[in-house]
Amino acid sequence: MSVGIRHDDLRRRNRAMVISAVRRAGQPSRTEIAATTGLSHSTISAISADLIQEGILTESKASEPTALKRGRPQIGLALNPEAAAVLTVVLSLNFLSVAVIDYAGQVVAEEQQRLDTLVMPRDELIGECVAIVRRRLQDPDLDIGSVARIAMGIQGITDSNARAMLWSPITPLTDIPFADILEKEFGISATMENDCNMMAVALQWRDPERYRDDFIAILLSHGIGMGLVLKGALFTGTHSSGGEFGHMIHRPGGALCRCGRRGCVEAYAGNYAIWRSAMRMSEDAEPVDVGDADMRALAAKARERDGPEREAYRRAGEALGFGLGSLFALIDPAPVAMVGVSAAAFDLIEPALREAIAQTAGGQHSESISFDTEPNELPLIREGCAMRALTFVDQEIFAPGGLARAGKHVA
Amino acid sequence: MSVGIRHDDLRRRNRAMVISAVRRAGQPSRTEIAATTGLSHSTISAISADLIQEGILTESKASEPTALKRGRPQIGLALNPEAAAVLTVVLSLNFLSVAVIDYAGQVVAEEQQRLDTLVMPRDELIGECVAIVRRRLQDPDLDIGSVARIAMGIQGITDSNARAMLWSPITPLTDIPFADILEKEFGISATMENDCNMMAVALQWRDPERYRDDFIAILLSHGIGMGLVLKGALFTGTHSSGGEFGHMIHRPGGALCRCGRRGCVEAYAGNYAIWRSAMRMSEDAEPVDVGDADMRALAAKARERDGPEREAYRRAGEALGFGLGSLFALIDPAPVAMVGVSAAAFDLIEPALREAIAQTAGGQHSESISFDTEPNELPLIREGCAMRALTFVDQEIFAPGGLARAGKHVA
DNA sequence: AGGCTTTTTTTCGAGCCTCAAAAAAATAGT
DNA sequence: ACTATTTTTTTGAGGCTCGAAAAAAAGCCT
Repeated sequence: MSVGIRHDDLRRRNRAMVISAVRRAGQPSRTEIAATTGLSHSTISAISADLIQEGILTESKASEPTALKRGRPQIGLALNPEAAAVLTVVLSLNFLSVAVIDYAGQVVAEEQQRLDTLVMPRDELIGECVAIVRRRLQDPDLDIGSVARIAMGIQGITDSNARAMLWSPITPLTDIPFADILEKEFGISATMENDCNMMAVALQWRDPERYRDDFIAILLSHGIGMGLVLKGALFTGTHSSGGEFGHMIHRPGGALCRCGRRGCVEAYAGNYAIWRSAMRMSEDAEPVDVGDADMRALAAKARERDGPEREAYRRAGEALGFGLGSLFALIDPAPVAMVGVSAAAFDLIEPALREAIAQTAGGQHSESISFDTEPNELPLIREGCAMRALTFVDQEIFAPGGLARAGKHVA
Repeated sequence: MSVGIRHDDLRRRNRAMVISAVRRAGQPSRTEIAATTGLSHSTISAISADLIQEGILTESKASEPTALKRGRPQIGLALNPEAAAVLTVVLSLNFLSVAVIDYAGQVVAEEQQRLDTLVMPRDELIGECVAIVRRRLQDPDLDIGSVARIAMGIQGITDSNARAMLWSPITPLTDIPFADILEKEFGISATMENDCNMMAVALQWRDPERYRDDFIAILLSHGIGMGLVLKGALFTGTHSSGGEFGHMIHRPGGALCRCGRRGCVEAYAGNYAIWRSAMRMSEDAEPVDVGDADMRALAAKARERDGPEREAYRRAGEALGFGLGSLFALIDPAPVAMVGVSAAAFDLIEPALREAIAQTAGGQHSESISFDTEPNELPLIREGCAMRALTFVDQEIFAPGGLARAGKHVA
């Protein structure tokens, strides 16, 4: 059960708080930090002195634009880029991408690679992932010791502890404990995250005005995925990454889904479903993977004339609308970000989607629900992984709990 | 954003922790509390000395059954029943019920009343609620000053701050700020809670073994409601009480629901829906309220022979199953408690329900999902309200934050 | 230029809180 | 009656945060 607060936890938490305030605000002064955290100036001063002395933060007088103000000028505090580094690995359909990111969040190196995820045997898939990470870590420009965390993101279902991929549409393989594999291989703590959850994390950092406490990120691609932030925190299932919006039931016993079941939202709104419908194929037809270029061509044709293509997007909108309606019955309406190649065709989807939502419990405020679109999911996923890894370093390594507070008194 | 931890918060939180440990465990000794909270013996000793001196806890040597143990016998700590009292108000269809509960959780007085909620005008409904509370508060046996909190529970949608009823099936009225009304009338802080959420809270206290971190309470009655506990905490919507399982969409454009929309789960599984189907009425027929006795008779007939009655329950099970399937896609499967008059007919519902779930994403572990039934919802709702109010007193009144720590040094 | 004002940051003493260890209390066994 | 065992209380030390005051670092004004 929940445990009492130990006296030494106090400092730990407040350290984490200060780091987090700096990461969020860019270059806040001590006074700003005191204001946002509610702690006293003296506490902030003491903690930031520690953090600077430990090389985690740096003072940067860069706040020049405030030259017009009277009084002692504020000293901006910034994250020391060299304090640590993290590594992100994003595995998606036929594509593997790795990046090294410094503690301040800047990409310092990256590498990408095509590979046939759908047909690769287990050992080979794991081998390629390990190999690309190894290449990046052996880069002579990189101090390998500074890499404090690896965050891997994958399209598919992961477990709720962010250790393993349980199931993924990009490979027939299941239950690959990537986090354990990478940890064992490189001795660096690692996580395995769901791609859509990382998209949501990235949106929260990119545009905290709009995406703060409650919002939904939906991936419209080969499959339909969702990342959900409720009350400021990422929502996950009890055992898995959860939030499998694409596999909510739209029509019981309906169209065949890639997951093998029938009537899922994805079976109407996934790329393959739109394609299948546009080509007047049976709803029972085996799902096929459609390239992004083909999807863009399909959308163009749908815009051009009323026909089966337009009808396919209409049906997709309907499925998404009723799905969102059911979701909104549970969590109340929230802003939605549509991400992925079919988000670029959202103009074709939106009318039917709104019409469907209006028929559901969430529909009371149908007009007020706002949709954003972002056609490119990969940068978002990587950014989310990076922030995930960095905030872990902030909290678990630079504000460690209980023991391991060595080397603190001497410079 | 989240705020730093002040030094004085520490004591406050640990006080709350100790009280909570006592409420949960019954009569724990100081040593037991130290073990469960992770705090040191001396801290527990100091805090419990305070609490005893303030009259919140009492020492009770009642732990006789441990007579066989060596060493200094443990002194059990218990909640002082006279430390405070709370009042619960449960408003359901045509029924109003009030109870006074002492700080230890025992009911000390109660009163119930029939009333025609469906046709009462606004003033009258509010008036009756205020009047019954006033009668209880004026009871000469009750020290009115000790009543620290009123928790009201209602069937319907409440706002997420637990202040107002937004919409309810038991009355055509909407947006009644019951919490504010009661607070203003009696000067006692009050909340307005959703009935199913309170059922879930009650289950958590009644059977913490089974209902702890993740479970679902579903009310099968006139309407279909849900209380959801995820990761140990009650799940609510972003603006409303949320969790409107009954208004997830089962069949787009399907049967007419009491909420005015079509195809909701409730439009197939609510009492009126089962009745409508069993009577071979149209799916567009206006929902009617069916008495509990009629429903029990219907269930008996359905058990007796295969006919439209049995088919009606089958359809209800199907709707519930697909609804749960969609829910499980989002949160992963969890144990379910079925509550309410139709829970007594769960034997008729279960086969179709399981069959439906097996066709959904949650169905992978279809067999392992366990269902409990509890035909009587009212005691659960009251118990939930009581615990809600008591834990509020524990945390906000007996472990107050920041200021208001007067009258502490003198007995 | 020099003094004054304003704002930020640091320093210092006081007050709490928790912890660990020792002491005290209460009981069972010998 | 005495010892062993276990629980509870007491005590002293160390740490943390806070508020107030001092120090620092500018700009403003005469």
